[in-house]
Amino acid sequence: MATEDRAILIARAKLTEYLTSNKLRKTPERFAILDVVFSHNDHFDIDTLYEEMESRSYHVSRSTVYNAMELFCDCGIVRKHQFGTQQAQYEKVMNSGNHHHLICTECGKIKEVKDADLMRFVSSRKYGTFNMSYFSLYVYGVCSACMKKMRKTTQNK
Amino acid sequence: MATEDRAILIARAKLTEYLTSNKLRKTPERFAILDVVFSHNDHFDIDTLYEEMESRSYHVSRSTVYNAMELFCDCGIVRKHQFGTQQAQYEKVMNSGNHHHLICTECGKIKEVKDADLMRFVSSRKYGTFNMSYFSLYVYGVCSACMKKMRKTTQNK
DNA sequence: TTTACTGCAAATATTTTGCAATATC
DNA sequence: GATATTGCAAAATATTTGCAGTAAA
Repeated sequence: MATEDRAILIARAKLTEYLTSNKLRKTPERFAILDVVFSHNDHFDIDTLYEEMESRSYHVSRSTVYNAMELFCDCGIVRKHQFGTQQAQYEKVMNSGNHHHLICTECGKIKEVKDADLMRFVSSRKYGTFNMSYFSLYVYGVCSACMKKMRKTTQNK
Repeated sequence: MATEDRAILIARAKLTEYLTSNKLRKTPERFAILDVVFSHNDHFDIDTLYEEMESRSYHVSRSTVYNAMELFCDCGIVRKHQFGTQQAQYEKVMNSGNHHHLICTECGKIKEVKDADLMRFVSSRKYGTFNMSYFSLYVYGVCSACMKKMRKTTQNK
């Protein structure tokens, strides 16, 4: 079985478990939204998700999408980011568990990088009585494409 | 001279330098807002800043505050964070340069911690051709106060 | 049968934008 | 004098909320 197929099965099980143990309801909307979430391998926002549901002719309201995403965050299936744009970005935890974000301050593009050493280093840190569960590292700087452009601009002055 | 006094002087110089070299204007509003920014040792949002200006009887429009904060971010005096709440949070770079954020997923409280080793570790990382300038580490988990509450709740069941 | 959930519309919150008046350079 | 900046109001954007109807348990 492919890794992606397995991932969505695990996610569905996790959601079911969470809903049951919290006496919440297993609505078809929640599982339909979860499927669309798992069709993404990178970041996405609420509106993209909403549009994708529409294009699949599975109508849900925006409120329901917001509701579902909060739920998914609560049960650890999804992680929420606010990089700097106004709207929140989400991603499956599957990915976010082992990568970090490079954010170009010139063009705003976000690239994911894996860094197992850093992962291990940060995970082993202890901050007093704080009970760490996960972390997000945002690295800001200038991507190579923008560096090139900046060099050109400087030359032309 | 106290460290705080020195900090604002450096910031003013930095701003002046930036404005001059980019042919922008040294308006009194910008320097007045900068002063209020430096009266904070922790995070603050646009509206807090705006209200503080009002209470000092120095009226500026919200647009001007937004404008100034973007400017301060551009010249590296201030750093912008979007922790999860809707409104952006800002802080002087003076502080953010050497601390990280512990965010409690239960009560939302944010605590700052210094970790020089981690600082050094991350700074030394190389990510391909990406030109790192700074980074933000957000550590999510449960603070000790919330851990206590959770234990109590479990017991009472 | 109970009540959590959905969908819709309206409300709220935050930030951005257009533009005339003003002030810096 | 040229034009960047300000202030104000309006617009745009993103998210939350209230509530009646629906459906999961």
